[in-house]
Amino acid sequence: MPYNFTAVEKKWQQHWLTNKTFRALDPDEAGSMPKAYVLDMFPYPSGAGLHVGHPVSYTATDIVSRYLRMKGVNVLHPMGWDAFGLPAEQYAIKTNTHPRETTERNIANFRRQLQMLGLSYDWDREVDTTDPKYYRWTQWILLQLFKSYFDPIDRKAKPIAHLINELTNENFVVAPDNSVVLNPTQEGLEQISGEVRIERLWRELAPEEQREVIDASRLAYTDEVPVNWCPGLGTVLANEEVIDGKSEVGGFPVERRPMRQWMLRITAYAERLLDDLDALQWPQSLKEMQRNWIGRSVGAEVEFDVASPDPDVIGKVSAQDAAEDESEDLSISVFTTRPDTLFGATYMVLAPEHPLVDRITSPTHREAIEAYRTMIAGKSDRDRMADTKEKTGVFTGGYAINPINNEKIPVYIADYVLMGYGTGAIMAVPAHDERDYSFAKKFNIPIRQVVKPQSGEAPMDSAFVDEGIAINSPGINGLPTAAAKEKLIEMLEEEGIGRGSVKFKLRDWLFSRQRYWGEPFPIVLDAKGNPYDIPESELPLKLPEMDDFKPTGTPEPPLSKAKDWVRVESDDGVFFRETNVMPQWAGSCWYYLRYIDPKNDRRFVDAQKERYWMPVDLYVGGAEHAVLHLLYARFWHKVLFDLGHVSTPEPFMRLVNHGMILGEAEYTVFETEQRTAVSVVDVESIDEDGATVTGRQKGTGRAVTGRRIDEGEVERTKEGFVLRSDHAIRVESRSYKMSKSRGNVVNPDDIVRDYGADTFRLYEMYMGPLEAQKPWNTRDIVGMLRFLNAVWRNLVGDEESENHRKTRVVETNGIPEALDRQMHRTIKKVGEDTQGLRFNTALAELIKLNNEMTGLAEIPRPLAENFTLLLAPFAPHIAEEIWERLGHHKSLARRPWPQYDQSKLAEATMELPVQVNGKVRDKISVPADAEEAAILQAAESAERVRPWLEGKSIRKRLYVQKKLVNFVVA
RNA sequence: GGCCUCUUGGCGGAACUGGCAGACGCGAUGGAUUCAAAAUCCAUUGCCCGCAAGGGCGUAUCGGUUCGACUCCGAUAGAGGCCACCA
Repeated sequence: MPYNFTAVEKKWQQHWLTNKTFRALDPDEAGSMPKAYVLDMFPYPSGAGLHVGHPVSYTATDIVSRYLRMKGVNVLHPMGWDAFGLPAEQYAIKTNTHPRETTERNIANFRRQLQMLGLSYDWDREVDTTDPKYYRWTQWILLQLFKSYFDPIDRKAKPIAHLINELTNENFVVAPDNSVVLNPTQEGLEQISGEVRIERLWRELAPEEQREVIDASRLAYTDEVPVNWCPGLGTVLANEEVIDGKSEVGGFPVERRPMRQWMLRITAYAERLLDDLDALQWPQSLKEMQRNWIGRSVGAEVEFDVASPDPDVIGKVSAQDAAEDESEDLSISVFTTRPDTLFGATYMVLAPEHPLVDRITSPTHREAIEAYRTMIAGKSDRDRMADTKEKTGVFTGGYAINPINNEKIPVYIADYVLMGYGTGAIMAVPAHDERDYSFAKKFNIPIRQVVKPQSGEAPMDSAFVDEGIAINSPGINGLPTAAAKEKLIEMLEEEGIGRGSVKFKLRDWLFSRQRYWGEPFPIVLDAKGNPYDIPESELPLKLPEMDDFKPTGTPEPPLSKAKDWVRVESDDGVFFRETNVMPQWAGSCWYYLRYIDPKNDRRFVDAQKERYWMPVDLYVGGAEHAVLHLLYARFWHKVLFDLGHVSTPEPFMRLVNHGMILGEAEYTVFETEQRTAVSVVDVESIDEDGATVTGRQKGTGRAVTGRRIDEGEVERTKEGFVLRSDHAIRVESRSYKMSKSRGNVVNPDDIVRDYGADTFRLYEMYMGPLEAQKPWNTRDIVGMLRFLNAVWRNLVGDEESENHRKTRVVETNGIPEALDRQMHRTIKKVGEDTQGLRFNTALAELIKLNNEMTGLAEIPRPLAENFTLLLAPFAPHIAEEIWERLGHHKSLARRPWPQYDQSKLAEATMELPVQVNGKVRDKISVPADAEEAAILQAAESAERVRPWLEGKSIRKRLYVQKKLVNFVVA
């Protein structure tokens, strides 16, 4: 009978589920088996269901998992749901259903779709981030962050108790900004005489001050920060969720306003997150993206004194400020990556939000400064970005002293300087920075060149930003940029006016959302808003049951409406629950750990099991998570590592990004001048005014539309419209992302119904390299269906058709030599390509071997069995069915992978191309073990080679081992 | 604007470290089978010249290195991705 994929696939999916065929063994069951943790990025179960892009990576990891099981490896291959998040909540609000309901429905649909693809997950390990049994541990990890600080000496997270200890012992002191630093006297550093010691000792602090210091040190802390408030979504968003001043979800405008928010101190880990990238087997491009995101810049901090303020300025500032003015001279710290250009600094710019702006501004300029600051504050990020070309800013009326040459330079404020990076202030060197240049031009500020190019002249109408030779800079003149930087930093440090410094672009992670559908914080606040952790025994802290979970429309989160839930009375008094929830990223930061031990209710993961399975050996997913998920997860993992909860410093050893599947190509016809990419179109019609041509591309038969070619180029014949044959046209094709609006979305359900899951899997793997972006083309799928049908006919037979072969598998071990060689080559290639994730070429080899079998009268059993086993990871349903019909009673899932015989790969004779001056002229057949001299002899006398050598002298005879022969003649 | 990646037949793609360009699939053309169709099987299929034998040209464009370049180097053009006033 012909191959019935629907019945066969259903049968084996059922079989795998009931027999738990793909159960991963716990370490104590596994014995000496090697382990492999093969992980997919778990999906957000959207209402739209699976997209044809999902199965690309899922099939890839499934093939690897199935292959490894057959190699005798204990494989952990799990799946779960990243189910908290905005879309479910938005949908819930729109339809007035609880997000739990829609989430459950969506998960059921996703599970059905994944099972219909025959993916070999261990379904007993399924996780769901919205399940209280799961988010209990998400909350537990947040508590660990809350109860830890980043130790500046050991550069790792430690419990807060340890910090209090260090402070009590006066190993640490408290800096003015409440940060904790090494006690300089403990280090044996002598205090510079006359300098005022500004650090404070722990015992000098009042209890309230002490708690402020502690709270400011936590890895999870609250802060009043300017946030991206999105009125459309009624929530605050992370910088990463704002694109061009609009929300990533929904595209609503986003504005900035200060709010109390939860932050995670990812910046403490910037250096380690950067350094540890090197050892990971990740795509270079992705590592580069993370490096750019972390954004390490090496340079110097330089102190600029404020030029003696006008007396009337002091009159205006508050009494407290005036008191401080007496004790210390005002100075502004700037960060620069080009300290070598310090002599070229002709003005200074502060961010509009810089705290010193008030102190510097002269009374005559105050009004203009205030107006500018108000204007900037009201601007959304989007507006701020819109006009990056035109620089704006205002003079403060104040001046600063360039410490290197005691020059008095004007101080401006401008929005091109950002408060969030460096020190929020810059020295401006218009000769060597594009932004400073355009600002200086606009405000008529002098431009002084202090670096000249290695050769040639610096441009007159733009900044010279490249490296060169220092000039006009006493002390570093003549030095190339790199050396000049070093020398100048030395000079700064000697004079005590600056120091070498490293800054990062990475900001702390804004971790709270004003939504309902997320993990509640396991935190209560006292009347003053001070945070306290709740006991771990009270976890999970469940979301309150609410009928009205709509945003309040104000920054007050929806949970604030659950009054009974919010109020907590205890022996210590009345507390209020934190009403923010965690962002969607929270659950995905550690899910890979939960798969290891998903049912454990005493720990987030058992320590022994964690040591056995971690790290993840292969992680496959889309590049859209290159910086967000992958950076956040690495951060959490490192914290857990520091605190001794996990055994590896990095979670994901090998990571691969699968390419996106684009929609089917769309075609347009153009007249062409060049005869490149020419193809012919049979025109079916042109519209009345002749502007649009529609037709079919010759060869592909695909519908094309295009601009009208030329007047008179299109003729009408009996058959219809045609293009004159001498006319060259160009058919341009373009593929776009699949999207509802374009109407080019392909639903996996349809494909599986029409072609079967095996064919679908094969097609997606055969389209091209896993990492490449590839256009979908439904027309091509049939090739894989034909392949599977041919395999079925070869190994099972088709009794229904006279013309078709009966089963021809015969009981013999004798395989004809050529076929045997092809089989061993296929075993080798399929194994190697599968390990290298080159599924397209592995399949090509299988197809080739099947084509060889198609010409045979009978197929020896060893060949039939090996072929079935090789096919199994790719097309598991049909392979299991054939395996059974070959007389086996157990699933082939753990059947040993075939081995190839090295000695059977090579032929006795080999064919060598013979080139003359690099052009192939003939081929010779020689014994595989022939001597070089004999080969050259044979090549030289080859029939089609001789004419090219006649009358010429052979200058060189080249023989490349088993590759080719080349004669160089004059 | 910066950083990164890519560009091979009518289409998807192959060629792992420089060594026979176009494996394999789709499409197309011709044939077999069939009353006919579907399905299947066989053959051809980069372009140009030639009846043929054969020859020439070909991996976006131009140039270089090499006995030999899709592969390495330089420039140009085009496409895609990420970041985007980060001092």
